[in-house]
Formats: sequence, C-alpha cells, structure tokens
Amino acid sequence: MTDELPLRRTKRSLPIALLRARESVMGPIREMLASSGVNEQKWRVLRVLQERGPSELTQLADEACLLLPSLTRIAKAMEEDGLISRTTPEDDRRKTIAAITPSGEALIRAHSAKSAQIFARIERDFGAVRLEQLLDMLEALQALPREGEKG
Amino acid sequence: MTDELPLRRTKRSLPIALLRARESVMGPIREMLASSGVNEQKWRVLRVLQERGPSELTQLADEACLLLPSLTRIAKAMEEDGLISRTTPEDDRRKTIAAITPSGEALIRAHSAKSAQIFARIERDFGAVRLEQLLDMLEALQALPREGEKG
DNA sequence: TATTGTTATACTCTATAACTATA
DNA sequence: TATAGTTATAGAGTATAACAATA
Repeated sequence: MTDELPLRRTKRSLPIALLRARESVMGPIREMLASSGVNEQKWRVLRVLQERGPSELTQLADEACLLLPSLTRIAKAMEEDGLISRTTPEDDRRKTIAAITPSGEALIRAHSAKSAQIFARIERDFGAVRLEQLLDMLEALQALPREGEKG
Repeated sequence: MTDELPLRRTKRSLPIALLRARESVMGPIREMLASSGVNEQKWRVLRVLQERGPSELTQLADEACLLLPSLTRIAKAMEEDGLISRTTPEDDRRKTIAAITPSGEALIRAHSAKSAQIFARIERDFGAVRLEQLLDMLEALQALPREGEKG
C-alpha cells in the first residue's frame, strides 16, 4: 500500500478530534480530582459501579475503558482504600464481583456539586441543546458495529 | 462539599462519552499502526507535522496532545529513526523546530489507503452528514474558553 | 477446552520539578 | 526575569503473554 491519498486534516480526523475535545474538557475535572485522592481511572471505576451496581471485572473494565490487568491492580488498591469491595460469587467461583462501598459513594457525593458546576459551564458555553446532540452522537458512535462484526 | 446531587449517567458524561467513543473507533486504527512501527503518539506527531509544516515543540506538543517532556523524548527517538528532523533557528536559539522528513511522509503515505478505508467504514455506518456534524461539534468543543479565560 | 481473573514483564506515557540556555 | 526546551524522577497505564482456578 503506497497510495497517495491525502488524509483528512487533523481537526477532521475522528480519533484526533475526540482526543483534543476530551483534553479541552478535562482541565477543570483534573483539578477537581486532584483534591479527591483518586485519579481519572479510579474515578471512572467508581462512577460505573455506582451506576451499574455490583459488576464482574471484565464488564467493569470494558465500561471504564481499562484493560483487565490494569483493573486488577487498580481494584486491589481501591479495595485497600475501602472504596470498593470484591467478592467471589458462590455460583461461579472464577468470577470477581466488584461493588462500591459507602466510602466510595461518599467520595462521589463529595465531588458531585463541583462536577455539576463544571458541566453547567460547558453547557452554558456550548449550548444545552447542542450538547445533548453531541452526547447522542457519541453514544451512537459507541454503538457502531466493531470490526469483524456483521454490518 | 457534601452535596447529594446525582451525577449524570456515565453515557451522558462528556469526558466518559468522549473516551468510550474514541475507544470504539481506535480498534482498527491500532491494528493499522501495529504494522507501521510507530505508536499512536508518534503517528499524531507525524500527522500534525505533515499538516502544519515545521513547528516549534511547544506548539507541536499542544496539537498532538502530548506533554512537552514526553515530546522531547519521542522527538529524539523519531529523529534517530529518520522520521523527523530537529533544527535550532538562528533568530531564537532557545527554540527547536521539528519537521517531517521524506521518510516520515512515506510512512504516512504507506498507511493512507488503509486509514481512508477505516474512515469510510465509519462514514458508512454512522452516516456521512451526521459524521460531519459530529466533527463540527468536536471542533467547537475544542474552541471553548478554558477555565480562567474570559467567557 | 473455554472462561475469568491474576501475575509477570517490558515498554511507554504522565506529571512535576529542577535545570540549562537563550532572550 | 521570562521563555523554550531538556533532564530527572516517581508513579502509573498499556499491551502481551503466561498462568491458575474454575466451569
């Protein structure tokens, strides 16, 4: 493959545009997390567990955008910090079920006001309707068939 | 701050939605890069340099979504691999200007057909018009005023 | 034999600070 | 004194493979 098709401008490259857009909204969120004792990855784990309830690690890794070996380590640290619990279900002892603890819920609550404020600012600057449209599209993008699937 | 405001569902959390959307499109791109000898970060550096021409490292780091210390290391490796050049301009010897080499351009060309094919598939599955709208919005999101700026 | 998770390993990026050279 | 970049360092994530336990 030595074709000479010009690529899209980087601003119109979907992976680069998604990354830059994310960087542009992460600034205040990183500030918020800096005072929380958890990093971005742990925050995502807490958020997913709070939302979905107790979850198998494989599914949790997928939803928090982490590899399973990363999650294994992170979950261990979070358990030691009392933010989540880990249990092995009797009906399938290969699995590990992670669940958020009251302490983990408290951590989320402690930052919910600031988080809402950050979102409100984006909503104000970007436009509420447009922001909902953007979220609709991002959700649809996630739902696209992966390589190798029928489509 | 111990408010109890419930947070948005993770699917409607902008940072998480952006990350998940990006993960969902990176699969085939990672496959493509695996055969190229460069990782995602180096690919972004090449793409930005090809598009913008010779650039100062600070600006390049910003556009490629890298920290300057990371770029320092990456640029050194890429120079050794012959993918970019680095020069110090006479008029301001503090600066370093990076530029893509013919070798670097060839690497991009070698993957442009595959890259276009990946994009075409997304365009087909997601809808061409909708995809352009999404890119418009992502571009606008990047342009929002940062924390601390007027707005 | 497949699945779920853990461990091991090497590599890389992140984040911060300290430092050098230049302006 | 500020700027541009480099170096140093600690910590963490990524990616892959090998492994153990269970189904």
